[in-house]
Amino acid sequence: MSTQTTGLRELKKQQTRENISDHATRLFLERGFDKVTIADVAAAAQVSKMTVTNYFPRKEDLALDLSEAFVQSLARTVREREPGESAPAALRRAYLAAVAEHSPVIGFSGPAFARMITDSPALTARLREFHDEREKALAAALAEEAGAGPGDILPSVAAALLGGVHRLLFDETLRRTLDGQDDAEIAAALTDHIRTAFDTLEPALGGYAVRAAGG
Amino acid sequence: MSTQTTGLRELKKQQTRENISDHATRLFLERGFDKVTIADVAAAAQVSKMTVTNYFPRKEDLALDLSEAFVQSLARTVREREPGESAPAALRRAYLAAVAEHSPVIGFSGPAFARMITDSPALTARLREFHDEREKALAAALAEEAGAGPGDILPSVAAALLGGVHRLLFDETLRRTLDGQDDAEIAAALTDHIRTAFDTLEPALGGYAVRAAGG
DNA sequence: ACATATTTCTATGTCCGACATAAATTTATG
DNA sequence: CATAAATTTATGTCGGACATAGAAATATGT
Repeated sequence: MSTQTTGLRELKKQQTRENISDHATRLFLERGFDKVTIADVAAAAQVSKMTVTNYFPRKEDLALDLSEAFVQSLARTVREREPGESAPAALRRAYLAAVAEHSPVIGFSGPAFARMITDSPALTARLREFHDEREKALAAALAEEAGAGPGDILPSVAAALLGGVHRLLFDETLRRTLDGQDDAEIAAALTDHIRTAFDTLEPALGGYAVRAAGG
Repeated sequence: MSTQTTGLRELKKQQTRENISDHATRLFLERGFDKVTIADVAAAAQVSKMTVTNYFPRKEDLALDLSEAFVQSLARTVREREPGESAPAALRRAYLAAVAEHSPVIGFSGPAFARMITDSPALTARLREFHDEREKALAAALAEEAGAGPGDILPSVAAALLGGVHRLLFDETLRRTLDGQDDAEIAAALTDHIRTAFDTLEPALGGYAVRAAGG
């Protein structure tokens, strides 16, 4: 009953999960997502098909492992920002930082990965779903901070605008990656786009959700 | 070779297509999208399964028939607006008009239809895809009007903001429909939300894409 | 009107992801 | 060490997407 056990079981589960994920990622990048079956992954990882399915209920989740960080990224940035900073300002800052370090969470993933996604309708659809969840999480963060009532739509509007911009920036990163541009080149272009986008948004949301000094 | 033939064949194709679509829609509303198989639709329409597949390559297309109008709606509004009107102003006007007439294109579809969509992951995913295509079509319309070069991101940014708002309004319509609110009630709430959303956008895009008087 | 060509529909079968179930194996606990 | 719990495996079903060949209906030219 006590949870202080070493968790040999937990350890093996993690290993199994990572083993499956690693083989899957390798196969997907080699042959493309839709050309690899779950059976192929199971054979490569030397487990049964059902084990793959148990760990990754959807095949798409085998390829998109960063989903949790991705979905929470915007909401977390807003929640953890410094007093006196507005939500849009925090998101701009965080995005610029992510660009500087070529973070995969905003789409820096290399041509093979980018091609894997765009070549697969299933993965593209799953990515859209993540965009949606990310926007909803952001809306929730904004609403909770504003102490908004159920009828208050403004946090959702702000999240829709900011979410729209982030969707666009992600797509742009993927597009340029597929174009063969290198990370530095993409980063430079993105920096420009961020300015365009957030400067456009500034008059609309610049004063929105400024964190009070009292915290 | 000539295309002037009456098209008895064309006529029958249209009839077959509509026959299949009608039976499918009825079954979906009765039992839910995921509880009806293509075989069920084929049996009800008294055609073979392959015929259903031939007319509707994806099962989702059997349920979402307004896709073409939906995808083109924003781009069309922008292209057909009067001289002197900005793109956001035209979209606000068009949306208010659609609300007034309870247009299904913006989500007025009745509880059964709304439930059919939200209960089905496949349909929800397809709807997201349509949102994306709609935004891309809008971006194209804005870019072509601005005579934008390939590196110009501003039309895409504007489309992302406007697309984000439209996504939100659609979801809100669906949500309220599922909540059991009647069309008049939803229309009233939406009218408010439109004001909030577009007034928020106004300082950002109010002067954007004002159609020149010269046409 | 009839033969021919073209298009459309049907019949059949394969593949694969998702899912359900039960058995077997491994790990934890007293 | 025995028992309980969790994990993995084996097996089978279902449905959507797709490929292919053949049948049926329609159009076209003489």
